[in-house]
Amino acid sequence: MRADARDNRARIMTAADDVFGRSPGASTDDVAKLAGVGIATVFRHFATKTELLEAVLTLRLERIRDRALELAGSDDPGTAFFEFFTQVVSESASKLAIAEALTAAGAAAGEEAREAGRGMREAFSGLLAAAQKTGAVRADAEMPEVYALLIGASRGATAAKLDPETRDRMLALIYDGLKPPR
Amino acid sequence: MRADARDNRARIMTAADDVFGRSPGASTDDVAKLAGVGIATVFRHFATKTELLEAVLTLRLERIRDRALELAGSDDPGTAFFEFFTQVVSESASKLAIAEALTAAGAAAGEEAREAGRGMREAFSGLLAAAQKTGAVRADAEMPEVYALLIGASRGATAAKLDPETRDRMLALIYDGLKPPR
DNA sequence: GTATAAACGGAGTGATGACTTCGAATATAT
DNA sequence: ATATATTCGAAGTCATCACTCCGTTTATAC
Repeated sequence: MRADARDNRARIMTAADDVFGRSPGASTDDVAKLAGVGIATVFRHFATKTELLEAVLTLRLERIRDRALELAGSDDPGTAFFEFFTQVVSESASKLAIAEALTAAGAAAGEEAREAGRGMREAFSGLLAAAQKTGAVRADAEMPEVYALLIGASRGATAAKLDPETRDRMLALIYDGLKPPR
Repeated sequence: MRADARDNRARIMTAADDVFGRSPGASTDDVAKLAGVGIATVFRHFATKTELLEAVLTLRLERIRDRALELAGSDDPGTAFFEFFTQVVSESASKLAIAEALTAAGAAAGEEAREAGRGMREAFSGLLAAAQKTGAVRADAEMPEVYALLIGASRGATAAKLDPETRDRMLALIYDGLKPPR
């Protein structure tokens, strides 16, 4: 691959991340304009709009997974778990917009993005298990409902455009429910 | 207004509620077909697609508010509060699809729908206050974050397509956080 | 420096969907 | 029963957007 091509590919992904993160309904033209390339260049690198969206979403998911893996090394698993939870919720807005764009623009996520999602959930599951082992999180909470809480808090914060204080108060309520009964 | 016109208007609203509740991206044609009328009839009753969506959303919100007002008469405010919360979350899927369609199809909700939303929140706020007075819900939880939880749980349940058991387990966690600290 | 293969941009193309037009149909008042 | 005002539906119009074509430009191998 020629150097300029690789360069453009990277610029397109960055632009797409930005544009779709802001408004899921954005057109491919918008992405091309922000990236400073022609629209044909976008389609040369990503055969369909869906493919582009998937690439962007996959990257996001991998970044989150990496963050979880990083925190998994912590010697305070309780704090690590809650910190990760909080971080994912705070950064959810743009991520969700992209996922939404994907579902809107035809069918569910493809294999690549699904695999990335699996990896992310696995890493999160590890954080949860560790936090439960130290007693920071109640032992009878299982992954499906805890994950549902993570998704719910993220979507809720995004949808309601919560200011940070309200968001933190909401998270505090959730965390109280996640802690072991006293 | 002629009888057949009023009839058609009602059929169109029912059809729209159904169609948009299922898939936010649906076209006006789809609504017309399900309603069994021509597309022009739809546009005669609702000048724009947005207007139609608003009418449907408003109706939904009013129904929810009525449910809350009904429960406000209960002599067990704690149960009433949690029952309402659970019910809203269970029925969220289609409601959210409509709200989503509205934001997708241009701009935020209009005055009518906003007013309906206000009424709904007010009724919910009443349920919360009553439940707090009897000690069923912790007193230091305030409306904004509790409402955020309601939205979040709804969106989370919808987005993750939770099966009923997982949804109930998630709600149980949330309710534990909402109950007074023991 | 030049040849050439690869990448580029912008002007199409076709499909979709919101909205309009207008002649046909139908409810109600007389 | 008939007049007429109102409502109806099907076939348009127009804009938007994903995607393609092709002549031009540019990076790199020699």
